[in-house]
Amino acid sequence: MSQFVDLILPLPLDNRFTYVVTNEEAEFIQEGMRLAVPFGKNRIYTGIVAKIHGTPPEVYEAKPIHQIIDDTPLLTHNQLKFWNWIASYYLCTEGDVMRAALPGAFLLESESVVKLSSEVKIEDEMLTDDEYLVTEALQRQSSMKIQEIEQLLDRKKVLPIINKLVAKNLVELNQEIYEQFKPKEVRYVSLNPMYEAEAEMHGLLDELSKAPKQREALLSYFSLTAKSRKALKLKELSNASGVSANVIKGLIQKEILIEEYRSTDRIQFNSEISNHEINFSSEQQRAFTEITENFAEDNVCLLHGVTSSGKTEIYIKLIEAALEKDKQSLYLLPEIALTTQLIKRLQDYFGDKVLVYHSKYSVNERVEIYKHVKENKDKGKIVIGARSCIFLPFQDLGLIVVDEEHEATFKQFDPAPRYHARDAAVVLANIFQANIVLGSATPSVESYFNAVHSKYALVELHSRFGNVLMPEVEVVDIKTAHKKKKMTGHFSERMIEEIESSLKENEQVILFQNRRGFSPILECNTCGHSPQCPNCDVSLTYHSHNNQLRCHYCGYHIAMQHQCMACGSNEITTKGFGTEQVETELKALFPKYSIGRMDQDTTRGKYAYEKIIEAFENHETDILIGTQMLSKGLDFRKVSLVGIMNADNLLNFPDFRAHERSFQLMLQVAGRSGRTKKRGKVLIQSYNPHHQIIQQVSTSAYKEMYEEQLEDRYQYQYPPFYRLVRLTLKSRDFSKTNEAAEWLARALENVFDRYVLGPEFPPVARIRNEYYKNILIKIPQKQNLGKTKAMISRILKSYQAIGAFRSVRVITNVDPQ
DNA sequence: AGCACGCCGACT
DNA sequence: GTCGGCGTGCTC
Repeated sequence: MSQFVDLILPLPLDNRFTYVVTNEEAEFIQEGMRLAVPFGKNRIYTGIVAKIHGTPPEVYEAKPIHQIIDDTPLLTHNQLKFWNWIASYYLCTEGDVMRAALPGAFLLESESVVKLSSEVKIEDEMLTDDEYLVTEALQRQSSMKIQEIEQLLDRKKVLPIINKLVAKNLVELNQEIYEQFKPKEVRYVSLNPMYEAEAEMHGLLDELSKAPKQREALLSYFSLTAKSRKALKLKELSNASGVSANVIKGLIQKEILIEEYRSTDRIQFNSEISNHEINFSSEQQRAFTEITENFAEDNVCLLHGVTSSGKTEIYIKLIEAALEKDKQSLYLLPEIALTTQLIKRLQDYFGDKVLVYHSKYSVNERVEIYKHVKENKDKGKIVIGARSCIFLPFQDLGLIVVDEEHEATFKQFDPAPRYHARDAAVVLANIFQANIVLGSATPSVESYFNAVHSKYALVELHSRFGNVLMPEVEVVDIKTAHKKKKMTGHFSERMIEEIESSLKENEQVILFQNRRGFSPILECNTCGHSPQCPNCDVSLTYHSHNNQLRCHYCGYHIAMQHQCMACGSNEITTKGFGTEQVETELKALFPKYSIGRMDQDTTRGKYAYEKIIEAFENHETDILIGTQMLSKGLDFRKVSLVGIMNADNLLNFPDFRAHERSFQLMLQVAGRSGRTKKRGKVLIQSYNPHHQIIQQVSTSAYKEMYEEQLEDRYQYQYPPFYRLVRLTLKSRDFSKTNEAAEWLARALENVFDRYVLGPEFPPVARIRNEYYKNILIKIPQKQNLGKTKAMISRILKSYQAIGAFRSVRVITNVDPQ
């Protein structure tokens, strides 16, 4: 009797795939292990064992596996459960989840490799030119990848040629699998034990009198190892002695020193703990107690605390409590790059128990963190990172903190799985029976709704830490200011006054300008034409630093034009303004002060963020101009003024969440002002100073905003009253996209009737020469979610069965942002 | 997704 | 003729 395994493969395919294993293999294999299996004609993939059973498949012959990769399961049972939930809730395949969840290095894939056959001699005259080139190249480099041969021959389809060579028995075609993870090795040196005795040592030094450098190195070695008597890192020795690695190599060759390689941990911090005692204010203490009480009843907690009310201290204490029970903690953040201050704080408090995990780390670093968490090591008891952290192999998770819970970046947009890390974290906590707290100064309408309706517990912090006052908010009407000619460029008179007075007091200023969509575009004054991207339905935007016109979607760029491309007129102006413009104008207004800018263009390098932030922290810059990046987690002491250059472009976004977002963003930005004793000031420039959202920002009226937005959501049938599923169709063929979208919408309407909206073109209907169309499905609360999704899947399946629409891809987005 | 297979237009 | 484009079907 053979056994069978059902595998999840990292592909967007609905099914699991069944393979046969021998009884011995079956005994060894466990759920959650990786197997390498042949798939398709000649390809090998990594699959995850989801099930082991004895039922042979009915309609096909199962293939045997290629090899077992793991000794112990890579995935826990809880992870597989979690994957399954994500796949079914977000309407994607388990394979999609697998790709997102595992660090790339865990997914071995095969590559075809071509080698010369060992026995046969090559008779040139039998070969075509291409065949000759391949065999000749193989005599030089023994093996080649398919891609290399494509390059060599400068052809796209190379396989027929190789197949002919294989048929002639001249070459072999093999599949090679690469294990991508390599432990990092460090060279150590130690003294040959032969010389350890005192007398030998002196003899040795005498011997080396003719090689002063080597002698020097050896003396350094003795002094460095005098205490520890351990092997020394080669690098350490060379640094300390000031001698080059070559000199040490000489000592190794003389067998005076012995070298060895040791694999080390890539992730190393100093484990210094500078345990700054946390002293709660009475309000923090109350909130902490409330949370703990709610945790005891297994409630999800929403912590609503105004900016700088001291939420972080509460999180730290909660983590500490989890740590005391020896449980793992997960601290989720919207964007890791912006939170060096927070990470440093946690590391100061918990030392090397804290590990940071995010996509900017190399595959190897990620594998190491994955292993630490899986083995429930002390190092990594606390993991801090962005959304993908929810996929780490926790063993005994006790606490999840979702900081800045309202942030849209928690939702994965592309590729599938399009999950919301906050919502998925709630499910994850449930799987582990762990506690979870969602925190924000401006909770999302959805979460607050859940709290108000007792699905979550609500805990509030009303005052800022140290009783710092909320900043004073002033709204400047730039419409009137324009009429009265009281504007200098984009700066109102009031804004200039306030900046001036802050700078005079030797305080700092932050200016906020929303980015995308309002980057400057070129426009012809004569005919109104503005240069468009040839591949996308957008205008090109102007970037002054390289004097280019650029497309934000596909990266297409051309040199700046000085004549209209349509009518040839020389009268061209730039419309709209971005951070760059603000900077230019500001430099003209305040030439004596130093100005920093933080946006996509200036934060490209690896440490670019840190440099800009550090310069501002050290007061090397007086004014910092930036985009949304500025709204998060940064704590600057000497900022007394925050200016929002134009509130309207936030508010006018065509999205049902635009108002909520504007409120959150403006309040977060405002929170950067006056974090110490002195009361800060916020200046908002707007064409609509009486807009309700701006009014609500100026009085920090969160609840009022919530009530009003909720009313709108009810009126227009949006979350939290209705759930949304958005289907996006795309293809290179415009009319096919339309036809397919029509068909799909009709099929959905048959079942969901008036709850299907569209198909509609999105604001940008063509990107990279692909046409887009959206269909929105609204799901009322009373309608069964599982059944609805099953029905959507069924309709999508019948859609995919239609040959004519096969070239139109459908992207499914559950709970779109 | 990746890959083969088959059909079709465009070139050496 | 053959190369490369693309539509179609299939993968345990």
